[in-house]
Amino acid sequence: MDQNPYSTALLAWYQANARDLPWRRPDASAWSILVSEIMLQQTPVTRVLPAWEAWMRRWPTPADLATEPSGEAVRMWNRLGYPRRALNLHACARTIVERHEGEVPSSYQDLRALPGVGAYTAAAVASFAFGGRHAILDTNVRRVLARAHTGVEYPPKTPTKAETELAESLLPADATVAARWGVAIMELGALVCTARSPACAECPIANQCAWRLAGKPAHEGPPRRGQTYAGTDRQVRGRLLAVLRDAEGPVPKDDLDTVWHEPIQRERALDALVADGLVDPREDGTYALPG
DNA sequence: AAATCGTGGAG
DNA sequence: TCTCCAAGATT
Repeated sequence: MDQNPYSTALLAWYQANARDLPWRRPDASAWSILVSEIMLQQTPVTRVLPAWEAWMRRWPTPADLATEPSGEAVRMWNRLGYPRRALNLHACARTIVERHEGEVPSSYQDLRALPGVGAYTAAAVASFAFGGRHAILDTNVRRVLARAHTGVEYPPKTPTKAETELAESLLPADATVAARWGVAIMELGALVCTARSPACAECPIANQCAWRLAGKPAHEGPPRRGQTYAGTDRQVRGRLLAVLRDAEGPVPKDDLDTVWHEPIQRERALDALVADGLVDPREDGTYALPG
């Protein structure tokens, strides 16, 4: 039997309301699921969809990507954001070819060892692609658990041990059911129990939600710091990389200098990109995406 | 363990 | 306009 009281209602809700996302289809490969999970890190589904389609069309298997220079992955990544994820995916492909015979590993430990694959992504791939029994703890699930079980509007800034233990305690005993339960509660957070305006009227577990039963008390404590973006190194890095992405080949430094007026910050951002392996400084003083 | 790392859409 | 935030990971 299930360890939690709303499993049946949640699974029924999912069956009726789940989005038809391509990486959820029965014929989706483990590689395509891994690609989707990396792309979805901090990035909305609507923006991932076209990028995922294009990526999978070009590199249907890890081996297809592994033969490319990493810069091609960065270029293909386009404006998805956090371009180091493109590098991670490229490194994943090569590792999978070299150490796993070209097949995405199925165990949590092997997945967790891949670059850019943390606790959430390893659990997600192990569960969604291979039917493993793992607690899924992404931002959606954390929000649902915070409300339904803890009775607060938002979870802590960073995942805690308590959250992991709660998620694991709720996991259905059967692996197949657990895997379905994981996507279901995630989908609930994405579609109903949203951050801004939760649709409690449509929620299948509203009658058991501690936060709603408590009268939906507002978030306590300091407002969670808004990440001002304008003027940061991140913005400069973004502009620099955009020039290299949109260029056919190597770019003269003068072209990079036009993207930001402040030379100190500009150089710092460029150096950081080089250190991260996202930009290749060439002998002749030009810059390019890495080979 | 707090800071860093992009981008764009919604309210 | 401006703030928030979107399937996190890494150092």
